[in-house]
Amino acid sequence: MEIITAVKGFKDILPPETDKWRHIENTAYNVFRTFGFSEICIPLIEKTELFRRGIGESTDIVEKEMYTFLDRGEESLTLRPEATASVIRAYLEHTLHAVESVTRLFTIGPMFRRERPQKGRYRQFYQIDVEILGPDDPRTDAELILMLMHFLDRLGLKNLTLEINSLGCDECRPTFREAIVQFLRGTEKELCEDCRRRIGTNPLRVFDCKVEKCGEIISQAPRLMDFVCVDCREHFTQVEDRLTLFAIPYTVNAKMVRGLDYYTRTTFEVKTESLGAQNAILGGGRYDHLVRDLGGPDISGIGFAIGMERLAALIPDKEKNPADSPFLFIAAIGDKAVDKAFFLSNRLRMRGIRVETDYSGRSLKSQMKRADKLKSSFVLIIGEREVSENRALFRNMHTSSQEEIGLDKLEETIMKIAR
RNA sequence: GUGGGUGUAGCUCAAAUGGUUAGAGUGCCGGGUUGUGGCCCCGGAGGCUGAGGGUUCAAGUCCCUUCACUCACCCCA
Repeated sequence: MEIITAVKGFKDILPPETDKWRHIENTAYNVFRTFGFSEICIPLIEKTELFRRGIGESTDIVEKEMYTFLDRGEESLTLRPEATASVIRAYLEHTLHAVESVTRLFTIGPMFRRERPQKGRYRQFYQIDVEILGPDDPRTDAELILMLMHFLDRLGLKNLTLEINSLGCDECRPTFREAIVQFLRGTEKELCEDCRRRIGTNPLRVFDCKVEKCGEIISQAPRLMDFVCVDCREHFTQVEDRLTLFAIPYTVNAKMVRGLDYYTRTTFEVKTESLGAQNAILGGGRYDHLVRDLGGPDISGIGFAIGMERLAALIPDKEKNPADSPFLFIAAIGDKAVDKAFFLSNRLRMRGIRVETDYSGRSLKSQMKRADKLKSSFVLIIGEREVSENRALFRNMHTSSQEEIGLDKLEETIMKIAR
């Protein structure tokens, strides 16, 4: 019979990879908590309408990448393609904005988008999502980015580049959008097919085009920064100043456009050279009116999402941590000895000692081989003779010396050594 | 959704122009020591060569179809 395989674009994460993920999550918890964030857990499924309104009707995500289905043929539900909309939904549903003026939340979990899988891109992928709701002070933007860079630093990541930009606000962005559309219409004939399409759908995307010719044309285009209003410019400068204060290296990427409709003013990405085409390991930005657009008060927010798979790919596989190896391996020969091993190993485990043993009754030699492979520090050898005389051989695997010890005092002896 | 690449042992890979029983390393299991690991030596298990069809005296190898994986485009974390 054929085995059933995982669905395309869905992956298993196996040990020891899971250890690395655990390490990333632990680091995130510690750093975020220090910065005053609390964890929130949100459902994997939401009403489709939430994402249509939150992410934007004309985005690729909503147009063609969502896992949407009718629940019992009645209500349209969707597997979340991102977390921000859900976090804000929960924020509003539980009126967290009335509890305190600043709400700092993070959540870690899988997202779902039905795209063609490739390196660093899967249909189920994990994100670390962080949001600050309430303040729109530029210090908040800077603080969030600061924390983020600190987090990446704590993970030991090198050769990352932080790019920031301002997308302007409701005041200045439409003017710019109009100017860019007008400019593109004038050069339409020379643009690539994709870019001609983008004029109608997402003109800012043209900045990202990889076609050389388009790049040339675009370099002549009006620049967003020239259209940004005084307030937005001031906000951006303030953010820059704070980053400089903490000596955070960054580059201003005026061509950076984010894929979701809700971003305003500050946006940012962190990129790497070592992941192929999917070079962004995280992206985020401010969203001044998303809360309002989802039916809440006009509260500003800012957040980012880190791609776990992409992040994990940058962290070297960990050397087998000696602390993960058993402290003791119990080698037992003969049924009575195996029973003794069963009892002792589980007793010691309950006292916090990491113990491995073998119930198979294999030769001492093969059990020793296994103990060696597991890098166990000590081996307790119990054979027929030892059982009848109520003793055992306690072998130090590093020094290859061994001594006899009585089984009665074994637990205490081990505990003493393990301490 | 559109292109390109790759499918042989658990893993990494071999098998010249089609030609006998598809090999190696590694891993796994066992032995070399009456009950003692690493190094070394020996042995064993493990493959419908992704699947289906075709050409041929003969197909892992050539052709077609299909599936999977993968990289890239699009887009994004």
